[in-house]
Amino acid sequence: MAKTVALSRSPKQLALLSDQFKALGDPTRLQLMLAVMAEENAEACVCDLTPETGLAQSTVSHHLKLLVSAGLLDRSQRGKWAFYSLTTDAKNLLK
Amino acid sequence: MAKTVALSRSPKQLALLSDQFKALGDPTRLQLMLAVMAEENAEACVCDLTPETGLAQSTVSHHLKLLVSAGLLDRSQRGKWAFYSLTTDAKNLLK
DNA sequence: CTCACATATCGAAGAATGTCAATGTATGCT
DNA sequence: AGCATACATTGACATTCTTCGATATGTGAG
Repeated sequence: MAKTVALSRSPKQLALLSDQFKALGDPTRLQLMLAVMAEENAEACVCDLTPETGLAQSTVSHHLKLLVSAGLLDRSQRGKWAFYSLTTDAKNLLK
Repeated sequence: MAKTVALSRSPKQLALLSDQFKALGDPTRLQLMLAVMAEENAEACVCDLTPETGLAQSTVSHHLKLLVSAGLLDRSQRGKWAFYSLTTDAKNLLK
């Protein structure tokens, strides 16, 4: 059930959905999501993602943080590296 | 086939997809989309949509134009009224 | 033709966003 | 301890976006 994500709209869910769309609405961030999706283990670190975008590392970090707070990426630190992976919300929106 | 809208990414399709997400990323526009979706005949005119948002008519008109150019709404004029309805792209993204 | 109504366009003001360089923080190696 | 690496945070700047009021365009009625 609940095929329509959009029609079951509590005020808060609507705001969350809107934020998720907004997060995906920037070309750089969409590119980041696709890059993560394309990784072998479905996760990527900043050092892999930064060259792919051609932007400054701080910019990439900023976008990743935004994607996490939108509920589209999970972050897990292992050693010096931070690995980002798609949430189930993200998988639903991008399939 | 072609389950993943996102992974089949020509440079232009990526930009289009990004634009569509951006269009849905504004709370007002998402509200407009849902309002159209909720209409009896799956279409609505500006006069119906404007009160729903509480915003100025010119603002609603502006957002609707943006949604059309993002490929999310179709516009058809009948008499004095302009009716907006969801495109197939929109139905896919909001299901 | 004139008038009223529905919608679109324009111009402006304020807010939000994307980007960078510089700096801060944490982790692991030697 | 000291240093290099990986990432995050801050502050600043330019650009884009949302919104409005005012005005323009188009359509049908009388």
